Amino acid sequence: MRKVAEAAGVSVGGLRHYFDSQRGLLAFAAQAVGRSVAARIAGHLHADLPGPERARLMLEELLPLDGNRRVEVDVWLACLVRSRIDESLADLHRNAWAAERHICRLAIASCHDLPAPEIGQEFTDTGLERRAARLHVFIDGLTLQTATYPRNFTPEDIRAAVRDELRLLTEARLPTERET
Amino acid sequence: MRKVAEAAGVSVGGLRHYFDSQRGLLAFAAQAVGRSVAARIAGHLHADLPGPERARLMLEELLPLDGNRRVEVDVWLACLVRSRIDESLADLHRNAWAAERHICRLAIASCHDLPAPEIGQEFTDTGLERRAARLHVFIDGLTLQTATYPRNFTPEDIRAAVRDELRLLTEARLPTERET
DNA sequence: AAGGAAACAGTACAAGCGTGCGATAATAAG
DNA sequence: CTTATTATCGCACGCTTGTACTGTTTCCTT
Repeated sequence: MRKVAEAAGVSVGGLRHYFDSQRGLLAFAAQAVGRSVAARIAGHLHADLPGPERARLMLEELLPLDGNRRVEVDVWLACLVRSRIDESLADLHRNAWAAERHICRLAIASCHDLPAPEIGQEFTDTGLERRAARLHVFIDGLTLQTATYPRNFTPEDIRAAVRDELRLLTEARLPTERET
Repeated sequence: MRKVAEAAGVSVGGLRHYFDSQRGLLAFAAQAVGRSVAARIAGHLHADLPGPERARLMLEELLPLDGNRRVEVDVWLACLVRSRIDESLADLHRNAWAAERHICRLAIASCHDLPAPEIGQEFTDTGLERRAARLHVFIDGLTLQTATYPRNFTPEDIRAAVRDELRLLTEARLPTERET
C-alpha cells in the first residue's frame, strides 16, 4: 500500500480513497491487465494476416517481451501466488485461466485456418482442445521461466520458442485416443 | 516461523536453536526437497527399464502426483517467488534450474536410448539440448498449472500429459536451424 | 459567491512478522 | 553427583503492514 501510494505520488490515505482495501487494489490491477491484454489480442484476431503469424502475435501478448508486458506478467504472477491463500482472488484466477485457454484455442484454430471458436462452445477432447491444452501448458511454462530467469532469455529467444512450438503443434499428429 | 514451530510441536525459540533465521529454514527445506528428488531420480536412472518409461518416471518425480510431491512442489514454488525479492535464495534458484534442465536432458536421452549426458558437458544448440529446453518449459508449465489448479488435473491427466509430450518430442523432427 | 462533494494528507492503531535474549529443563560426560 | 552442553521455552523488542479516522484542500455546481 505505502509503496504503491508513493509510486503514485499520493499519500496512503489518498490511495485509500480509491481502493478501500489491498485486495481491491490488486483485483483492479489484475482486471486492468486483463482488459489491456484482451484488447490487444482482439486487435490481432481481426487483423488480416497469415494464420500462423496471427497466432504468434496473439500468444506474444501474454509473454514478457517488453517493459509493458513484463509488468503485466508480474501482476499476473502476483495474483497467482496470492490466490493460493486469498480466496477472494480465486474467481479472478479462474477467469484468467479460462481466458488464457481460449486464447490458445484461437491460436491453434488460426494456425489451421479454422474459424475462431466461440466462447460458450463445448471443447472436450477434440483435437483442437488437446492441442490448446498443450499450448496452454507450454505458454505458462515459458511465462514462468522468462519471468523468473529474465537473464536467460532474450526477446528473440522467446519469439523463437513460440514459433517452434506452434509449428510443432501444427504439424504433429496427436494420438486421437489414449492408450493406457 | 510461528506456524512452522507450531507444526513441529516446539516453540518459536526452540525452532530458532536449529535455524538462526527464516532464510536458513527455507533454504534447508529447499535443499532437503532437492536431495530427496535427486535421490529418487537417481534410482530411476539406473533402473533396468525401457527408455521412454524411465524418462517418464524421472519427470514424474518433479510433478505433484501425490501428497509428498505436492508439498515438494509447494516448497519449490515458494522458493521461486521468494527468490524474486530475496537475493540470498538466488543461488539455490539457479541450481534448481540447472538441475531441472539436466533431468530433462537425461529424459530426452533416455527416450532415444542414448548414454546419459554428464554434468559438465557442453550442450549448446544440439538437437538434444533443444528438446531438453522445450521439455523443461513444458514441465514447468505443467507444474505450475497442476499446483495452482489442482482440481482440474487428476494424477492420470498429469501422467498422460507427460507421456504425450515425450512421444511428441521423440518423434518430432525439430528444425536444425532457425529461419528468421 | 457559497456550499457541498470529491480528493487528498496525516496520524494512529492493531496485528503480524522475524528476531534477540535470558531463563529453564533435559541429557550426557567427568 | 556434579557439571557442562545441548535443547527448549517464554517474552519482548523493533519493524512492517493494512486499515480506520479526522481534518484539510481542491474543484465543480447553481
